[in-house]
Parts: sequence; C-alpha cells; structure tokens
Amino acid sequence: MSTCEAIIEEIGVWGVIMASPGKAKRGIPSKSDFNSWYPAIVEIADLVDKRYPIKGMDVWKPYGLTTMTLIDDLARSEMARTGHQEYNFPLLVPGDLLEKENRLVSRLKAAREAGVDPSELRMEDEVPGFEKEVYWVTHGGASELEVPMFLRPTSETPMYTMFSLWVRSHADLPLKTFQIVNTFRYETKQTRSFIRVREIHFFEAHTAHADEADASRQIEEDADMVQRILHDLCLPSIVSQRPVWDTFPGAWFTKAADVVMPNGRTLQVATYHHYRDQWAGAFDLSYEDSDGQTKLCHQTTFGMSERLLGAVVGVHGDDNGLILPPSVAPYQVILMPIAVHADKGVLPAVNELADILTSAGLRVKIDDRDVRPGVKHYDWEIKGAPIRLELGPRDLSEGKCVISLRTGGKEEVPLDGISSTISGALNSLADELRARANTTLVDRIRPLPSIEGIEGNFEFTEQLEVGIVYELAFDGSDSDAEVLEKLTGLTLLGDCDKSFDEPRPCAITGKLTQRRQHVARMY
RNA sequence: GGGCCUGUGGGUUAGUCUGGUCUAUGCUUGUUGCUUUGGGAGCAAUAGACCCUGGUUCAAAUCCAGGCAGGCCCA
Repeated sequence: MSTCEAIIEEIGVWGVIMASPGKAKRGIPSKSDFNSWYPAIVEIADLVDKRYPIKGMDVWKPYGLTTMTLIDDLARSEMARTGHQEYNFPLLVPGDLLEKENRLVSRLKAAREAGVDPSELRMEDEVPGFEKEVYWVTHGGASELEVPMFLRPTSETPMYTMFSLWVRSHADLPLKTFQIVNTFRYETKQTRSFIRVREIHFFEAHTAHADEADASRQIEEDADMVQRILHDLCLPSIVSQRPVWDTFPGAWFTKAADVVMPNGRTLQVATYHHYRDQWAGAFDLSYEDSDGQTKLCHQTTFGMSERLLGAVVGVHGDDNGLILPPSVAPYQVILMPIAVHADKGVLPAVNELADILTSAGLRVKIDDRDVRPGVKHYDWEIKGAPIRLELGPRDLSEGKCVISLRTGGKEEVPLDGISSTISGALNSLADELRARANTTLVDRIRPLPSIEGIEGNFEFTEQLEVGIVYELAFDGSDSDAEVLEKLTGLTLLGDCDKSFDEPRPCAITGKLTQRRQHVARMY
C-alpha cells in the first residue's frame, strides 16, 4: 500500500468514527484528559470567549453570565435570609491606604515571630498584603497623579475606611454588608477561565461586630451559608482551617471550602476569615459601648467568586459537555417542537406547554430553530440543560411528550401534571449529580502512605500517586508541615472540620492526634 | 520565579524543516436557495486567513531579530 493510500484509509476510518452516533462532533476532548477538556468546554458551551487580547480576562457570554448571575442569586438570597445588605464600593483605592494595610500585616507578622520559637517558623519571605499583585492607576489624562490609585484586589481597605465613619455606637452593630463586584489581581501565573483570572467576579461579605463572640457566631453563619450554596450547586467539599502561613493577611484565622476537581487538584471556592479586632485597629473602626467605653469592632469577611462556576463545570461535566445543576441552569427545560410543518397543532401546543411550565416557576426555552432534532439534542447536551422535552404530532393525539435527562434516560410522560413531573425529574437529577460528585470526591481521597526513616531522610512506604488528595493525621509544627509539603510535593489544606473519631499517630511526629488534614495539589 | 513550545478564514487544519509550484489545502462554520425534521440528512451557490514591526533576499506564510498574544512543564 502506498503512503497515499494509507492516508486515505486513515481518513476513511476517521470519517467512520466521526459519523458514528453519540460521538461529540465539536472536538470536545475526553474528560479523562481534564487539562484539555476544561479549557475547551468553557468556550464550546459558550460560557466565555477567551480571545480577548489580555491574559486572564475573558469575555462573559450571555449563557455563562446568566449562569453566574444565578449563582450570585443563591448568594444574594442567603444574604437576605441572614440580614446582610448589598453595597457597591468604588473600584479605585487611593494608594496611601495600602500602607495602612501593610503596616498591619507587618505588625502581625512581627508579633507572631516574637511569640513563637523561630525554629517553628517557615523560612519564607512573606510579601505583605497585595502590593505585588495590584494594578496601578498612575495617570489622569496626561498628567501624573499625586497619589496613585490601585484597582481593588479585594475591598477591605475601601470598605473599612467608610465603616469607621458609619459605626459610632453599639446600636450600629452588627453591621452586615456585602457586594458583588469585579476585583483585579495582576496574576503572573498561568490563568484559567473561572479558576485563575485577573478580573475576578467577586462576592464579598464584610461584617463588624461588638465583640469576638458575636464575630465568631458570624463565622458559624458563614459556614452554614457556604454549605447551603454548595448543596444547591450539588458540590461536595472539604472544609479546613488554613494553616497559619496560609491565613489571609490580617486575619486571626481563615477557613476555606475546597472542591476536588476530577484531576485531583483542589479548588478553593469559598473562604471566611475571623479578623478579631486586628483590622479595626488599623482602620480605627471603634464604637461607644452602652457603658460609655470606646471599643474596637471585631470583624469577619466571607468571599466567593466565579470559581464556583469553575467547580460546577469541572465536577459535573462529561464527555458530551456541561451538566448544569437545575438551581443555576439558565434553562431548566428545553422544549423541542417536532415536525412543525407536518402538524399545525404542534407549535401552539408547545407554546401552551411553555406557559404552563413558566408559571410553575421553571426556566424554559423553546428551541424552534429550523434544524433537525438531533442537532438540538447535541447542542443542549453541550450546554448542559438538565431536561429536554420533545413534543410532536404523535404526542398531541396521545396527550404525551418525551423527556430526556442530561444525566441519561429518555421516557414518555403524560402531559397531565407535567409541571410536577418536571420538578420531580429536576430534583432527582440534582440528587444524581450530588451522588456522582460525591463518588468522584471519595475516589480522589486516600490515606497518606506511612513515612519511614529519620529526620532528613524520610521516605514513603509506597509511591504517591498523581491526582490524589491524601488524608492524614497531622499535629506537627510549621517546620514539620514544611517537611511534609517538601516530601509530598503537595500543599497542606489545614485542619479539616471533621476530625478523626479516634486518635491516630501524626504522620511526621508520631504523636497521637485526632486532627485530620489533607495534602493536595491546589489550583 | 525558571524552562520549553506555538501563532494560517469564526473554529480546526495542510503547507514552514529544504524560500519560488501558494492565485494558500481539507473539514467545519456563516450566508442564500431547494429540500428535510421523533438524535448530528442531502444538493447547489457564495463568503472568509498567513499576529505586528523591522531585517536578509531577485523572491518570505516559510529564514533572522524584536514586540504582542496564547499554550505546556518545573519550582
């Protein structure tokens, strides 16, 4: 066979593969190759357009933006339920305010060093605050600004400047605020849609309280809200208190929810920080108590971003495209009229069905494009619409329709009581997503193999695998943690909120402990 | 922070090594018409590209330099 014939044969074989039913036709890589699948699917599903010529700044397209807005709505409704009010602070921050923040961070660091045995400390040069990763505005028109301004990387500085003006008495407390705005970070690392971006779609709640106990209650409330939102998104998570060196600048402690992506890397999707009165001291945020004493406020923050969408995309999707949880799917039901030309009754019936479903509170879209039904099925599979409903001439006479679930399965159901049938199907689809996501999570977490040897010469009893989150008992110092991270090449997530039932030997020190921790490759 | 790679219509891709045959290939997509509609139909017509700037050369998609943009790997 000549080379030429071989090539023709090759093309022929490829053609057969492409034509076989059920195969994705838009060049979606297999999800098993997650690092190729993810960046491809966000564009193929029309969530974003990455071709905007600035690294890490994607254009939100309507389908992606609508999904994100629905995620924001989940946050907004939690905020309303817990008595937070929405604000909108300016994007620009005067440069001199950054110094306040830096002074606070340096002071805390110095305090920490003074109170801790130096051998326990990590040998890292911390860069204070956000100085290294902000965008600066240095000019107004042609003239240089006397005080340069920066684009907020987060809004502690602008918000607390105002809080100190607003809060005067204990009656002003607690102050519970939030905003959903864009923030900016000059990322030098590799960017990824929704996961690491330079313009961040950011949710941030900031609260001020009379005392530490009230702020601690707020932290509990934040923890609860995060779990409610993740439940709606059908995402299981690992909640940890971050190690001291990963604590947010100026915070007493930081807790975070991490979602495990299919490649075994963890994605931090929500954080909440207890500031005690540390930031309040730096920004002079004080109030007069009922006994006439001036006291500092205790503060908390709670942040989330489009990483939630990244987690939804990454965890739920499959080889055929996205699978959106019903809570945030822009269209929960796609109505597909079949053979409209053959029966004049189809379109009116579909319209009527849309009205019925819409008034039942469902998000519905009629796909009346003049294309073959198969095209519509494939298109909406890529976009992850939970349910597709076909209505054609045959159904009209029989009072039925055909529904297909994005998680699999297709059946005929009666039009009678269709709203509750659909609602039930959406609920079970969400349950299915939770079950699948939970399986993925459990599959990705394994106990850390035990460590043998003496200090300076540790090794594992069995080889570590790539793409696994390792669970371990750990009760060591900062420097023990550094040894652990060097040894594994992974990052310590911190104290898991679910500790072990029985004490176990610490992976490094051997000391008995119930502290459950994880090491993983983080995004 | 360090290293490697890439840039051709909207997407994807051939051509680049070895400069001329490129008036730039295929698929897909877009548009128009016919036709068709219970899982990616078909026919016809039509539209659309060598990242930017400079250099080498008789001649540059192809070689060189810089810029911009994108991707991958390691810390």
